[in-house]
Amino acid sequence: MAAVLKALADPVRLRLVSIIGQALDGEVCACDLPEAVGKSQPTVSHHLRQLVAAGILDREQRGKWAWFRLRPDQLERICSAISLGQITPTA
Amino acid sequence: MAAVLKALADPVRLRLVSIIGQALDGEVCACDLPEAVGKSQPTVSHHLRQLVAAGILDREQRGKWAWFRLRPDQLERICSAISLGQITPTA
DNA sequence: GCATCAAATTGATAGATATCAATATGAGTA
DNA sequence: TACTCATATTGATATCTATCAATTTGATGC
Repeated sequence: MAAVLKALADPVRLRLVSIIGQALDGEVCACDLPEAVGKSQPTVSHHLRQLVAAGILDREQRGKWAWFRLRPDQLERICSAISLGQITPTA
Repeated sequence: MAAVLKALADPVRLRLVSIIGQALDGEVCACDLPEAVGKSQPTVSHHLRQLVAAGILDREQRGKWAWFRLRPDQLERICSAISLGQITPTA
């Protein structure tokens, strides 16, 4: 639980999640993200990796490009854990 | 928003929030917390300070003791920001 | 004022992390 | 195979943070 929150608790990663979550078709190509957040390509790759590892994003390779989309179930898990007071650091 | 999440995104602070949230009368004396989380008094004080600064806890001095309670409105703010996709790093 | 106890602050240190330049990987294409 | 381009990884560095020992602050009671 702390690990998932930690993945969200970064300004750049929040922007990435926000951008991907607001995309019209629900997914965004990695190629657009460095410019969108004003960070270098390795830095963005690093953050995307963490979001995927935390289960917040799904990654799909299509041709040369990598596409990312939200996993709403994971966001809901966070939300319900917080709102129900079920915050358990061991989970 | 990132700052509030960051305050939550630590195992010790999650335990503190959990312990305080589950207290029968909704509040806990700081004096009980170092033993409860297995950390030194300065370390716990450091974490409590961050949680108060983030608006997640309220602190009340009563005599020699400091009592802490949750601020559910702040937790709800986090939850709704996540679930509504209103994650905005500038907020 | 003085002693006592709870909590906060300071100082120091070890470990984590965000960042970018440089390089490697891997998929498409000719 | 060789070339190109998108993405990932490596390496290095600077900043941040969690932690505790030592000290200070602050409130209570004598």
